[in-house]
Amino acid sequence: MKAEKVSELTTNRLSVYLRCLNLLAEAGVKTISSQALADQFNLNSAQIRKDLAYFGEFGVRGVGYDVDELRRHLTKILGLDRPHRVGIIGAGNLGTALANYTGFAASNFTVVALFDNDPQKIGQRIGQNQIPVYDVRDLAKVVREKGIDVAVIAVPARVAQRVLNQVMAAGIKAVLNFAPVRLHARLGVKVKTVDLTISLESLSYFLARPQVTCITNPRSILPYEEIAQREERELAKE
Amino acid sequence: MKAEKVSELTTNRLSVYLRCLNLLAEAGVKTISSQALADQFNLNSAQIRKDLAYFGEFGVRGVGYDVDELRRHLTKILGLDRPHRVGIIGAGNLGTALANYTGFAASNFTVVALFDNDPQKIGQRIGQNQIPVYDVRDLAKVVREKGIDVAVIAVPARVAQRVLNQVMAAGIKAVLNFAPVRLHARLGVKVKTVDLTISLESLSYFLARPQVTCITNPRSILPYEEIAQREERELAKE
DNA sequence: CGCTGTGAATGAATTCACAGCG
DNA sequence: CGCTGTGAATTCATTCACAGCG
Repeated sequence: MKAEKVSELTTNRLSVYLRCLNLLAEAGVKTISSQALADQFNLNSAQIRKDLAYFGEFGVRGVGYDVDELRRHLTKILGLDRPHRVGIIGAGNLGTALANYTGFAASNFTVVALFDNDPQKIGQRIGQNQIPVYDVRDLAKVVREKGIDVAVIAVPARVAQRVLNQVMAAGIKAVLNFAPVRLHARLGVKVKTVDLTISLESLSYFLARPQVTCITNPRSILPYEEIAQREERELAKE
Repeated sequence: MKAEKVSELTTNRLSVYLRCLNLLAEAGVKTISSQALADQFNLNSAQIRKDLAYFGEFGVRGVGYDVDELRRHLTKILGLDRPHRVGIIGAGNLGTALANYTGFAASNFTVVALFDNDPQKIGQRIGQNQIPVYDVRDLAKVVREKGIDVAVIAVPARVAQRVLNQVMAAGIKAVLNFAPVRLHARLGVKVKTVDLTISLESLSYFLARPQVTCITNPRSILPYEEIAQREERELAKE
């Protein structure tokens, strides 16, 4: 496990592979080759092998990969074997929706606090998990007390950089940002931005083109009929 | 405007440029060079020029770009001059949060309908805009009646492909997907996935590294002190 | 002169193709 | 034999550097 200069594109794909392996494990598959994995999930087998090879030699020549073993390896590599505690800054629509979002748990993330500057909201508890809302001025203190190591920024774009500065001052090293701005982070702090504006405008651009058969991913086209049929069969099963 | 084989990375950046220009216009700036734009927003001037050049010659040599004119051009290129009507499938936490999300409006998107299969929810109206919730079985009909041209998928991963198939059958060509799955779309249908799981796991990976100074974007590091100072000045102003 | 627009050069990511192991 | 792991080839994206225009 040398982990020197692994591209983020590679690590993002590791998440995808892990997800696929989880589906396979659920389906009772014990062993899979990179080729079979690629076929089944529209990936590229050489890329799978290369991505995995950055972190070790997990396969058996002539056989493939042990599904459970590879799952364990990827879980470890992605750090999903250790729990993370999340604080969400901004208890508006998005912030509260994220506080209720159940998808965090599968990756071993727990939302433990919300922060806001609205006196109406501070002191309340939100959602079925009754997550408390704190004053954003107490950020550093609550971060320390609750052992928060990941921040989610769900505030308006105008104030996002200011909030990030506070978050960094509180010693947090990993941030998920939903505000549509380019934030400037200090070295050693990772900010991942989910920019809905760009996503939407990208769709708008596509719709504005007079059908130039704008192809994002060539692989996602050819086998459609086949996929549709597989889909039909699955539906029929239930 | 030849728009042949423009990469999605390029069109995504057009959104960023437009956002920057809007800030400049607000600040009363009339004209800007690619160099000044790059300096101010941590971009690359050659890339700005190249990206724009795919769509025309908007600049004046020796001067730069007219801010308002370039804004109009980008708005047109991105199709933001025409309104889009959005239907959200899945009236759970995420779906309702998105229905209330005000950020859509700036890009000329309006949410006009929610869809669900829960009888409890069907027939209700949600949020301050009182957006109605329809039976997902009436998708095609409502899409036709309301002129919906963009779908948002906010349902569990398990059923996302099935929902996409229905969405495609209803004739929708642009889809924003929040379910953490790789969806298979027919040719001519654009699916943009916002995968929170991958984003989170990417943060987890970063935290798991024993500080190898994992650098995503080298530009975002060097000028931090300078940026922090600028930030201080702005805060002082208010 | 100062800028844009753009070929040419570099760099990064993906895919090919095969040696070599189980 | 069938697979992995990996150099080599290719494709794609970014950056450089400058001719040429206003």
